[in-house]
Amino acid sequence: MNIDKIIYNAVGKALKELYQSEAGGNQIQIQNTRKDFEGDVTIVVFPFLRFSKKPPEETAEEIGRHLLAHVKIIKSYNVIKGFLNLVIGNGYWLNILSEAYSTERYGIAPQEEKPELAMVEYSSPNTNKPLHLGHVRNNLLGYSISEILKANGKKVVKTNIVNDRGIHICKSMYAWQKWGEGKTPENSGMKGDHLVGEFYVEFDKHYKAEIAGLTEKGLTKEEAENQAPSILGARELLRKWEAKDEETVGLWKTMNQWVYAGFDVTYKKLGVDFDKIYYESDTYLVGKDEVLRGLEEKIFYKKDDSSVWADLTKEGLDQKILLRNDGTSVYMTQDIGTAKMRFADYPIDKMVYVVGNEQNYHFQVLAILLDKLGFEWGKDLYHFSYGMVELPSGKMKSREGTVVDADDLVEGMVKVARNMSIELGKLDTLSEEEAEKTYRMIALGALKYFILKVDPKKNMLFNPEESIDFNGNTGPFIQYTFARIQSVLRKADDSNIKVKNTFDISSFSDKEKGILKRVSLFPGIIKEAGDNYSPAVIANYCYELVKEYNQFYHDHSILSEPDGEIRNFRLILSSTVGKVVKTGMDLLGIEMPDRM
RNA sequence: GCCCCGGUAGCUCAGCUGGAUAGAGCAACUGCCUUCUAAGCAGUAGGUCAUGGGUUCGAAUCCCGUCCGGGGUACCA
Repeated sequence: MNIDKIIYNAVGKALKELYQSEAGGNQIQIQNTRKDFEGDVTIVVFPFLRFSKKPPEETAEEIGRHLLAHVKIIKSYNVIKGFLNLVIGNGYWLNILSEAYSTERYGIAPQEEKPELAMVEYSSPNTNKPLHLGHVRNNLLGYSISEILKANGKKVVKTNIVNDRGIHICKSMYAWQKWGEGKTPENSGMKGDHLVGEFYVEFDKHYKAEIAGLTEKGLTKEEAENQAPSILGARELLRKWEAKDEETVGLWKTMNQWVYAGFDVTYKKLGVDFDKIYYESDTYLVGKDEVLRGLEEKIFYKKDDSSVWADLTKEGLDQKILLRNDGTSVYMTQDIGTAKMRFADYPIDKMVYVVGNEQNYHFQVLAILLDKLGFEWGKDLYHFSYGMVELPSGKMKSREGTVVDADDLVEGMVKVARNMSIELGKLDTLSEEEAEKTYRMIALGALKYFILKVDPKKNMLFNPEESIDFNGNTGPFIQYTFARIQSVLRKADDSNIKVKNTFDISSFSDKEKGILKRVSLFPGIIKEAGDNYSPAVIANYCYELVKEYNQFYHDHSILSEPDGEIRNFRLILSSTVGKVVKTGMDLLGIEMPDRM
């Protein structure tokens, strides 16, 4: 049983017997003892004063005496002001250690008997340009949250909704037809998503020039924007597409395939994947049908210009458009359709949308609309809302060319990792292929950790110039410590040091105990991360554990200790820490190299 | 205007279901490579937790006001 729970129950019993009072809920506060005081677990006694009607010190003293007499694992206690510090006996910690040591993936809950099915939507790209830094944060969070939910016993379906239709892709198509000169990924050697993205930029360039020309001729800005030949061409393509014109649909398919091939490479690089992919070209008509049904059932209403609306004033919100006056869908319509299809495909208990916080309002509305339409899961959808990634120059803007491309970013990181490793001469003994694999692990470790350690809901700043640190609270530091642990275990193995599963030492240091305490709390951390949908909880926890481990073992030789028991104890502790850290990093999608 | 989120060291971030002296890393400075690996370790310096009030034995943490920053706000996705 968890130490907090044992103490909690014991304190409750003590209060009952000493003061005949029922304390419950959060009146009993258990916390880890601060490093500077003696003890492992601390009870805050201030809340009990109203029961004891005695000064804090005296109350703490009485409870301490009672606990010492009744709870076996408590070795001693001390009182400082209103804080009762308990010292837990070594036996308890040794149990924790051997339990953790013998567990395969430490801290991972087995899947529940009847697991809840959670569907996690993330990534959700447009098909007119490559993935950028913002998508990277989205992808890493989505993947990690899925893994954390699994670790908490849920069944998870990872899904991606691809926004493959609309004016944006038509712009790229128009530019390709007009100025593409038959370029393809094959004959240009370019990644498909980058190629299509280039035509999107090309379109914008011409479009802007045309607007400038037209305004010079005396048109207003708005007139110019609506009369420029480029935009008319793109709109024409959209109309043709909706009318299922063969040639247009053919080009649309071809260019989207290029993009998908490019995305696949990026996803693979990032180590993320999906169980089921939805396309908006399939779902938007379903959404339209649902809205029309809602209209028939008088849930929605039609305005004079024949656009369809939902009135949410009763919910304290505004009115929301669902179909334009020409009958075409808006974003919301598509999301309704997508939701309907998903719930038809899977028995979903919990739907999680990993989407930026700029869309908080959208999801608030979506939940209400789905509820109104009679989907019972509607109001339970969870919008996992994360903050934006900002650059030193401010927000990323694709038009201003301040976007950090995902592929460039990863390759840049690999280059830094390679240069640094070669400079340090770290991986000289490895084959080129193995070394290259390790550079990639380190680069991705740095990038992923850098992004995931930040509280997801907060905006974060990313400075591509300074790139990312490999020192301090970083992925590589954790990977490095893991690699050292592997090294210790290899050496122990080579020198035939036998690691026994049973051991007994009379005492160990506060530092060792501190490491054990952290290890013992790890399953709770995974749970907390799941409840809060926050990989950052795990990241920062693992850093603290690794730092503590590193500080302690740096100055101690494990392999040349004269005393076999101590040696084995430390080996087992090392191995356990390695296991815990590896588990934590798995949940973040970070690979752990054996050497670096 | 209205709604939501944020403000902690020079910089990037932890800590926030109220608890003891607010923590890391980077940057600066000082030491440490014959032990598993210096991508490291030990140390110095750096704080009015935006600000004013309130709640209480106790507030970075909860409540209210103010200031600053970001986002959203009826036919972009």
